[in-house]
Amino acid sequence: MVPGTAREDGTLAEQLSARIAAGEFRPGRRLSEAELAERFSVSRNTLREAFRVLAEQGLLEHVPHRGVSVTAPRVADVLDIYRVRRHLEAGVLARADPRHPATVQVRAAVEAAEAAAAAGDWVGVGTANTAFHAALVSLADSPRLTRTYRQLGAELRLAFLVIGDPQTLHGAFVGRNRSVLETFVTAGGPAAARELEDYLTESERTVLGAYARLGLG
Amino acid sequence: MVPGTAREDGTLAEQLSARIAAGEFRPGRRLSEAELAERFSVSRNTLREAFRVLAEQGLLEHVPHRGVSVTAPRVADVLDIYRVRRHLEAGVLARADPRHPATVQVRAAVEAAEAAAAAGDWVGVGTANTAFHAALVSLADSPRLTRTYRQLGAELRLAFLVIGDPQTLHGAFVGRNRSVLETFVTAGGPAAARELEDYLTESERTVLGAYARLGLG
DNA sequence: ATGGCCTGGATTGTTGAACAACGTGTTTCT
DNA sequence: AGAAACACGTTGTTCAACAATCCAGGCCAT
Repeated sequence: MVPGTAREDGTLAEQLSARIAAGEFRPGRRLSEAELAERFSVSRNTLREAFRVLAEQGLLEHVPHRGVSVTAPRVADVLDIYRVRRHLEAGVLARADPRHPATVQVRAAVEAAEAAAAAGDWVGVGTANTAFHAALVSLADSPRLTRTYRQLGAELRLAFLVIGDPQTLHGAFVGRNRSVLETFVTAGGPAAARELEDYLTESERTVLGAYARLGLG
Repeated sequence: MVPGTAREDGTLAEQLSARIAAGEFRPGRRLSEAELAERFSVSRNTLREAFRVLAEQGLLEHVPHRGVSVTAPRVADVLDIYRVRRHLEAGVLARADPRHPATVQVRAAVEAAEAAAAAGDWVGVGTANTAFHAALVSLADSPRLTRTYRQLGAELRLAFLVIGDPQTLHGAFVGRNRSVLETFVTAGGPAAARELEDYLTESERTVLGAYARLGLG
């Protein structure tokens, strides 16, 4: 074990990913190999391996001979992300059984979002929101769907970071999380799926509106 | 194509990926860094970057300090792959419009499969089959769904390579490709989607049967 | 000024060698 | 036989160097 690097655990790619999600590196920011290698106390080669991983996950954009930068989703990306979200989440939910074990995780995410909202922690609400949707997808018991959705959520989080203002982005959806959950357990998957599609369409509108307001249309 | 040191284009990761798909490196085979770096005339560091990319795509399995090997899908993976396939393909097809431009590519893939089958080129049938399903997904006009599906197809191809015997695997489905296409253009997406689900379930049975016969249950 | 061309500096791409860290198979000892 | 110690090979990581490429700024001609 090399001294000095024991402060944080997880792979280098995970550390980078966490810092990006935390907003330490904003979307669009270019990441210099030399600078980051210095900052993380790793060699350029090791850092480049982590870059390849995150680029493949869509968190970083890699342009040959021009370096990597944090992905800044465009409007077209937002549209595509929500298209896939509707497809995946609604499809999974429609076929899901409310008695599935993962339902407890859905409920936990709903309650975490409510608690964070009550405390005014809007970033926490965003995190819990992401967990809510991820939990919905996990109802399908498919490692690959879960994994795909996690990446999608990470990309969407980048769009949120482009916008800022987590209260407007997430605040309005805490109640809808709860509502979808209750519909699911009382009225079943298909009804919940229909409600979720409206939910997602409204969320999409919120994001697109903010993009337009920022002049990114 | 002449094997050997033929100058190929594309990134190193793409070259590796092509060779894996071609069966040059069989599933389960361990890939030594030193050996492959030598074979591709690149340095270990460069090769390792390509490894990270392909591992992230699911083509290679990376175990820390133990190296990478070509992914050999297990039964659980086959089940998951087909679950996602049904989810994605059927969902896309059900919502698709037969007049969509990508329909011509679906038709082209159907005809390519028929031509290859007539010529007894079963590997070619497999390739055309993969193209058929990829074309179906492209009806959704979603870059992310298309990309996800391409990776899924690559993983499935690994399962086919585990089995061998492309004739049994692909031969029976040439006619069903045609049938799904005709149903789609004459009866619409939902009807075609139902037919496709049966198709995929039968395909899954074929693969699982072969796995069982190989003692990989 | 404007546009194109050139050049210098900075960054990425790649290499080779070296060593540390770890896993594995073998040997040795009890 | 079983466990512990060892030796070996591989991966993980670093470093320094160089090649390839991009970019900004200056220069020149129009």
